[in-house]
Amino acid sequence: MKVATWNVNGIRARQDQLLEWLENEKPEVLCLQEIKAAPEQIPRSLLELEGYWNCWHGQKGYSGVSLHVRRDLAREAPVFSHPDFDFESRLAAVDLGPLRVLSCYVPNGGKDFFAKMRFLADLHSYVGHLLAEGRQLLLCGDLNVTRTDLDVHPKERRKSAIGQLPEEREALEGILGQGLVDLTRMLHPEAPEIFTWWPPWRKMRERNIGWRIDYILASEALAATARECLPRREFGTSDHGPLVARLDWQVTQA
DNA sequence: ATGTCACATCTAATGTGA
Repeated sequence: MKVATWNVNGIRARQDQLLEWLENEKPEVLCLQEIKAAPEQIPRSLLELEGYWNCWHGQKGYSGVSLHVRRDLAREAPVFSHPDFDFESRLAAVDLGPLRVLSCYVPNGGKDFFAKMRFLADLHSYVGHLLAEGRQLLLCGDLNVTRTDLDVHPKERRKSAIGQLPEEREALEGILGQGLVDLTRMLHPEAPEIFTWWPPWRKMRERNIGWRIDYILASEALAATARECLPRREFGTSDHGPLVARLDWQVTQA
């Protein structure tokens, strides 16, 4: 199973890139963040993306996520549910047998850091309940937090920067500690050059001076099947690169 | 302090968010 997540920074500006990318990558599961569009603004070619069950969960101009699952993984359109803490369209979920997949966009926190911490706390409980039920889980998306300094290029390290603060790092570690595995870090424990976001001005991406804030987190049984999880730095003009994982996991049809 | 984008709005130039 191939799983992909990408913060597109505006789906309408990324329409051609997304279609081109899907043509080559062909993921079974696709999660998008920052679509910045309400469902009625989604381009026709994407609204019912061919071969996928599609969930567009967004609003005008800001935030928003989507989740797409290849049709052969489920017999009918999955049911999407949005828990209470899903404010500003930041979470989409789908069940594939025992597996729940989440497309998640954690608040940046620059505007309202308390809202970010509250979202992380709510996500913590939500993940805890799912794992306690014995579900397998894939939490994909822009979590807007670097785990350690290794996830920030030395030139970008700043103690007081949002995304690098100890309290948000502790919150993310708390979520992981309940039984989720950061696939990129599991497969590349010491790698410094696996950033998923770069400051939007010139050459930072080319020079790979960035941060790792996009993740694919998997429950332990699922993570044990992971073979690859790396960003696609070369692709697209969003400030984030796509992140793609391959797992030896067969979805049992619901 | 700065830079770059996508998208919004009193459709033209400016504000917001990241």
